Amino acid sequence: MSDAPFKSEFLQTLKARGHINQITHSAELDELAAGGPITAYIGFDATAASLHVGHLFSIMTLRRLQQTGHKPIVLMGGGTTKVGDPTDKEGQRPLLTEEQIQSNIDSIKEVFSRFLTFGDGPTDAVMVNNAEWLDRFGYVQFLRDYGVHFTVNRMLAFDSVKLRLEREQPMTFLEFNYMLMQSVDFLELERRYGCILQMGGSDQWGNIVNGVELIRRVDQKPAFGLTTPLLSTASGQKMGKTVGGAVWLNADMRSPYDYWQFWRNTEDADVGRFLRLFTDLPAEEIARLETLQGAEINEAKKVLANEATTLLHGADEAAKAAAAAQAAFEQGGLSADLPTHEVAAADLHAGVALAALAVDAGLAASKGEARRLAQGGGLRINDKAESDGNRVVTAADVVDGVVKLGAGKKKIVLVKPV
RNA sequence: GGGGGAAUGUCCCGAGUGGCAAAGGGGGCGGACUGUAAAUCCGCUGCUGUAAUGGCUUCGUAGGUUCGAGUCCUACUUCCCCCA
Repeated sequence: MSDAPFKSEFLQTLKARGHINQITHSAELDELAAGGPITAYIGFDATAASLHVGHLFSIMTLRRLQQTGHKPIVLMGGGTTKVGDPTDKEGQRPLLTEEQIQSNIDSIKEVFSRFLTFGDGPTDAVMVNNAEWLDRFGYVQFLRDYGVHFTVNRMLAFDSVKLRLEREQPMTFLEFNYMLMQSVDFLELERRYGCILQMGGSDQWGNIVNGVELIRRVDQKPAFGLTTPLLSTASGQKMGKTVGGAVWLNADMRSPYDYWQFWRNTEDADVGRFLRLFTDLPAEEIARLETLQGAEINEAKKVLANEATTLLHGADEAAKAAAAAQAAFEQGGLSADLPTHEVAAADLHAGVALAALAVDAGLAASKGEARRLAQGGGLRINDKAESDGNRVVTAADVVDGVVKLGAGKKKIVLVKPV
């Protein structure tokens, strides 16, 4: 990659916003992108019912692509998921059934329409499932058509394979084939849609390069790869790993309120970078926010939370989440938009043990944990710390129609008798 | 085909002599300090129950020896290494 400034708006934008790690044949790609719309894709495997914040980086990259006048393809890995990407994993993952994969794909789809415009126009996004072609290959046909273009010597040299071997962790033949399948995907998309660029995380470099080479070799056509940097927080944590595990994008798996909180809790050192990556705010505005110091940087975090939540869940949800947060954290008050947990009014009249209620409301995984939490001073009823997990919560604790339960400083649930 | 080794708290790594839910670390959670930040310090980290002694379930799977098994024996499963 040369240091010369890019000509195409697409690459300029990606570079300025911090999306680029490596590019193959960057000058040539730049030339093409400057000359007119190009088509590019990113693949998403359907290993879970929702994508998470880690995927957001890729989604935003496609968004920038479309914003700068090009055509994005979202490739759903209906076929590849059946095999499992060995990249950077320590061991083989359990294989998913076809039904699981399909149901995952169905539930993932929705999210993309928030970030991309789909349709039939020249720069409208399209979604394709690689099961369409991968499922159809016969074994021998696949080997003859594509197997000839890959040498094992070369495959063994790729990091994804090499690491496994070095760590003495087994890699099945099944997984070993993943790389070929991904390469064939690229070739197929090139033939069907004239797709010339595959993008992905830096861990996908090996897989991507293979596809690039396959196209150049088999079809003698230009093809390119671009990877995004590995995303981690300033303190070295993997991005998107928090309290309950992954930060899911689907609203039913992580509420807009929690999503807003996730961004609000960004580390100071990450705010500028995340604003560039995960919002559409103009560079000048971000530069201004970045100059904020000390406690003022919280304002920048709110902007980040608002923008990011608006992109995913819409402005209304973002505003509600912001209002709820303001009420809870800045005014110590209540807001109907805080997470709410309903209990039967009769139960509350009879009295419920605090520990049990906390578990019920999702603040602790077990009564023992809730009790320990209380003992450590982390459980609050109506903002008053309660160290006894066996303390009985009754109707007398209801204030303004709810009992406000808090675990730690950041988790609040309104328990509402119904 | 032969020989040797490994599997531990279901988040990960990892110690473990026949006799305490099992050292330690990471991670996570909570507290203090702050700004809903980072760093630091302190506490917690199988389930259940208690004022407390407890009860139950955990060391690859299934059996066995034993008053008692993560630890010993047998078979099985998976993986690694060496020889062929």
